[in-house]
Amino acid sequence: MSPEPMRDESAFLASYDPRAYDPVAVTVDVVALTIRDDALHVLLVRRGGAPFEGMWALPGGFVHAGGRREAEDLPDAAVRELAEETGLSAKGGLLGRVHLEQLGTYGTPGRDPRMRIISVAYLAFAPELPDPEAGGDAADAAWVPVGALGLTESGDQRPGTTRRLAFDHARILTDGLERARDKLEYTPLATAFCGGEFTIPELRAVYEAVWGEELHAGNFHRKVLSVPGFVESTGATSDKGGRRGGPRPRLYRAGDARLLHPALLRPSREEEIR
Amino acid sequence: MSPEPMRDESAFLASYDPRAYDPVAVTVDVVALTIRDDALHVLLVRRGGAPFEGMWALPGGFVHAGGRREAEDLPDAAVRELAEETGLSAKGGLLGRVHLEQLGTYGTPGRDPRMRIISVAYLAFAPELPDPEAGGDAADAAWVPVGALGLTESGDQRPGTTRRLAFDHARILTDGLERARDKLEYTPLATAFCGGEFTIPELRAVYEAVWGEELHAGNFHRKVLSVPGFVESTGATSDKGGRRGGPRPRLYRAGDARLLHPALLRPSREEEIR
DNA sequence: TTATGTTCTTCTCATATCGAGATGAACTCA
DNA sequence: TGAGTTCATCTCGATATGAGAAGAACATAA
Repeated sequence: MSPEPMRDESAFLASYDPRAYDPVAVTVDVVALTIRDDALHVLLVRRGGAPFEGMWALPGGFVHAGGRREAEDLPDAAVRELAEETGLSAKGGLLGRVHLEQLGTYGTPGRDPRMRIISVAYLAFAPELPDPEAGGDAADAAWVPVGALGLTESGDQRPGTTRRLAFDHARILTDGLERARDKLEYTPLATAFCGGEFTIPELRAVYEAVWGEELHAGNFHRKVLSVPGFVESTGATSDKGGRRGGPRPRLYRAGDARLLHPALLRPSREEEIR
Repeated sequence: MSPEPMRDESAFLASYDPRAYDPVAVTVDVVALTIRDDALHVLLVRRGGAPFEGMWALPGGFVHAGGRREAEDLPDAAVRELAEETGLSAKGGLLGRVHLEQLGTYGTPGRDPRMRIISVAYLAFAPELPDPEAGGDAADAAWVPVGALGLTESGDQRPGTTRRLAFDHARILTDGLERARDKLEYTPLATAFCGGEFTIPELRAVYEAVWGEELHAGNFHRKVLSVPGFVESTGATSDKGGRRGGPRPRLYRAGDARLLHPALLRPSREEEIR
């Protein structure tokens, strides 16, 4: 096909006999985040086999590439692994309302001791879900508070942290958390952490959990209502007041905006600028 | 290793005999952008072989995964392909000042008619570079104005466009352009399109080319100088005035900011919000 | 029941930022 | 030399933000 067929041997071989080319496998890993007890949690599974047996890892696995089974798209593989390893979809379409987006691809040689593995990471925002049930390769599965993982800015875990993460999953999770913090600023994705109806204080709790800092309640309230399409009123009022008193807050649902304009900038951003 | 070894056959096999698993290949594709004649250009190569022979494509190729040759990291593969197919690095480290970041991964079954191929796309911002020279698999290579490709918002090319793009490269390019437009808002990456020293009007030309709309010169000037760390003055002045008159503008270089605060929001964003 | 403290929601006010326009000086080109 | 263009700065009204205050509604404990 090419005028000089042997000029680029690798491409030539790959075109005709894929098995003769460098062996490589593709996996998906999912950073699934939710809010529990006003704290940000990530879904982790405990590995039942080598390598890194007994350590915790992001749910994930090999993509069905199309050899002996049907070829599946990358997002489908992410949802399937989430379901298989945690049993979260069997319980009546619980994964239907989760927001899923691609986070990035990690392929540094040596990141998996078995072979060259390219992992496509996905980021999921979920409202509060029940506890997962281990399945597939997982010996255990649980929602874990991200604060208990001792993550540093450089993508490592602080020494002494009990729950160690396998592979480069500390880096992937760190990148996912940074993405989540950014997206809350200029998209209405915080509503993906809430149910169908929510109150402004609940929405504020999401921002405070993800950003890890308290917000000015009055200004937050004004801001959310002033951004067009962020939330729309249901007209109803919550049937209970706050957990420690206060009037019954009003109920809202997600609006039709895809971008927040103007954005909801987080206060302590000065340090990250340089 | 696992208590019931045959429970997940795919993972089991992949651990021990990669060749027995679904055949899949990993490639990198690069969306390299630059400004020429006040217009945004993308680096394209014309395919010398099947499939899509004669059509234009993003520079890219297979990742050296580590079989018979040394395993390479994904960003290294992107730089290598950029060099091989366009000859841009041979000319004295021309690619040294290029900003490179991962754009996304494209792996929908059927996107390559030969086999299952997962492509990791990279986005590159480059100052004005010389014309490329075709090499490797490429029959030709050129900087092409993105306006001449007839891209639609949905990632297709308008009927009647002469330069057709191979594979799903129209979608990848569309995603790259959207990322570039976004990044110009809140990062100082526009300076990556300029040389070491530049003037405020030159920087404004970059924004106008990428965003495709004219900006208010006075407000842009005030804004750039008011954002801490965006640019720093060299003290010098350009030796020539504007192309059509006007005083000699002052010279600046990129500052040390990694984020623009406050951001430089583009004017016509209202339409994209919903 | 009453008292106390918490929370929701809406204000106010000073400050910061933004869009649009105007101005004068410096420069190119005819 | 004159006309037109551009750089750089300024003004002004409109809009957004941060910090604080206040009243009403509610939970909890005495």
